[in-house]
Amino acid sequence: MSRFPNRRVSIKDVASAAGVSLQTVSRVVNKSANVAEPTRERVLQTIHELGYRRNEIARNLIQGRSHSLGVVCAGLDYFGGRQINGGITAEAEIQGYSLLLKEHQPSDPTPPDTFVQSLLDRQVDGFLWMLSDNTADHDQILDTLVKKYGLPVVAMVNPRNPDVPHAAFDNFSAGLMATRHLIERGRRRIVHIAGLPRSWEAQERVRGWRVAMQEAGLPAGDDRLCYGNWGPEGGVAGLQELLVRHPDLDAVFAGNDNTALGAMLEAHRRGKHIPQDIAFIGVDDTKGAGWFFPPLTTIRQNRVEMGRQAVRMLISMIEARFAGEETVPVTNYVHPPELIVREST
Amino acid sequence: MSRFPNRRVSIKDVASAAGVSLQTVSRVVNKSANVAEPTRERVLQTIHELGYRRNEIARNLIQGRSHSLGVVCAGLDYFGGRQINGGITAEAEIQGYSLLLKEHQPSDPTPPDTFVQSLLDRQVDGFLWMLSDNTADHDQILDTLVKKYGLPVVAMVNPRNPDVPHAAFDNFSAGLMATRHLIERGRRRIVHIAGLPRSWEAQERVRGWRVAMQEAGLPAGDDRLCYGNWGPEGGVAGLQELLVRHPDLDAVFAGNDNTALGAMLEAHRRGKHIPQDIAFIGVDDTKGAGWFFPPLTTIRQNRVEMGRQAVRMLISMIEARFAGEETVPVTNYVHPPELIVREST
DNA sequence: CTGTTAGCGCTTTCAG
DNA sequence: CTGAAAGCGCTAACAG
Repeated sequence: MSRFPNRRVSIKDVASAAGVSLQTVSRVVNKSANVAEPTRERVLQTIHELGYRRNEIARNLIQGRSHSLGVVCAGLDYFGGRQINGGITAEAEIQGYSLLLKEHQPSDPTPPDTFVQSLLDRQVDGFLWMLSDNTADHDQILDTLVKKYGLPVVAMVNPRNPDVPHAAFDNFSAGLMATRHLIERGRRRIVHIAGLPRSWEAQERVRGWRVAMQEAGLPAGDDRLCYGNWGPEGGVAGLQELLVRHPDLDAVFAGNDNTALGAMLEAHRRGKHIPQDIAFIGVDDTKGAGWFFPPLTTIRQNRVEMGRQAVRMLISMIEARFAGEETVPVTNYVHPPELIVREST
Repeated sequence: MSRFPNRRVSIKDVASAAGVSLQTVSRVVNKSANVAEPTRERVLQTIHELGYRRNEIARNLIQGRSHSLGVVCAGLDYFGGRQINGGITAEAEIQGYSLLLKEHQPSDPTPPDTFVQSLLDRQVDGFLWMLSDNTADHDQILDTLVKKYGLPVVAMVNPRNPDVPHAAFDNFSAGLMATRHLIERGRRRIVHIAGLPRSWEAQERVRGWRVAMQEAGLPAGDDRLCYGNWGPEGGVAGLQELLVRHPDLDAVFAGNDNTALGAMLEAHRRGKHIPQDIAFIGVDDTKGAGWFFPPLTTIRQNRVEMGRQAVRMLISMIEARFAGEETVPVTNYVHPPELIVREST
């Protein structure tokens, strides 16, 4: 077998078969003007016959760009987590960009910089950053990417670095909306089981809860707050702890749907009726939440739309860069929360 | 701004800075033998100072291979679905391969061949095939890939094409195991709410259920079987229908955990006690299943391990190909089911 | 042990 | 409108 088992028909093959120069074929392929119609036809015919397709690698080399995006994400296996979604793949496809995927698992000691470098070696034109901000070196790596290399980056997480545009969820409003809903439903002793304490998203939701409680004149001290891990385990442990402190609590705002799932299980085990004894609300509207027992009221986070927006922002930055424009400030996209009322409240 | 905003330090820069030829730098970078130690040191030093990194695109071009894998998957958003996972990303990373991701959404009319071609244009060395077999042209595309192009492909789905090695779950044994567990628990009137009727995986699980029932001398006719859509909706509808046909059913084998989730919700709504009145078992062990109400007994499918195996198989095929070996038959990997007993049975 | 030459497949520039 | 030449960054083959 040849050393190049994957060799395909090249532009040269087409050129000689059609009796024209490489240049002409290139022009036809790239839909450049200056080609006589008969020539164009003939070349197109040859291309079709030979099944020619442009080698993107070769094109990348000479153009100094790859039409591909580096995606750095965390925890693909993480249930309901921050991950690559249909919005991202679909939008990239529409715009003619490919996706190079790297995953940084939370347990992985490899610094994320390794992934970034490896992506850079493959000449990605920009980065879609989906690592959560509590990863080691997070801020510094983003800084290097943006300041030193001047590369386009769009984050779908903590926009702590003001130089990095982001497409993110309005976590604060989500917390506000969830808590207000519980209050409107007549609940007064509302506790909050938050996500990971070091997470910006968790903190914002906590803040929303606090503000909503305060504006209603309800207590929202640290004794009514508990941190978990975004998983059901955290919900179980959180409700246990909060019931010790406040046996009379009448509603739980869970940091996300998974936390709510665990908390509801714990409530069932204690013979509490949902929502009569305790109401529950989550955040995310993960697939499945509508079939929890009881179906969970939640704040929907449309991650597909967010992904779509992020890709659009990133590509517009890339195109501007290659067009030689100065760095244009890109406006952030903040995704609004949406209340989905079901039977748990 | 230059036409090449992403230009980096090249091998040429290193060569002139270190006062050696391109070749010597290349040899150092590729850890080739024939380099004098002092020279090597000096080059390494220069590389470090200049922050040189090899341009993989250029390397790909001349080597005719890209050290990247094309991943064609279905429904990233699909809850608990067949998707790219930590096993895949981690194993590819370890072996020094990149992942180029394409998603074919079920609703997308674009033929999957488009994705395949686009991946080929980017010179992927092989394919990880995660499209379900009911996609249009599925078999034909795989055939072309393998027979015509002779490209390495590993499937994580329906191994209907014997030329395509696969890393798949033992769906039949899963059905057998689930049903036997229910029988051992003393259940006799066991119904099955399966997945999509056209899916091979669903059919295999159905077959497992049938065999287990028959070997126990229990009835397993079509009247005790119902097809869904792998989602909770299917579980709700399925249980409703089966309860009409068999009001005395005492156990449900759900095609997957999501189906079980929906079916359990419907059971709760009818005031049935789980597992006293009806026992439930699922397949998958999705994150969350352990916190359903009640926690779901299920057959675990370790997709991370399956992903890892698939990547290993694929890379070994690729390496063999580039080493000039004849196509070596790769042994399939069949992942064993694992029973996880919880409170729903 | 080291350097030179050629060329992967393509696009860009410049001549005709 | 078309072609020739140069070269993106790298590695393979061959000299020395």
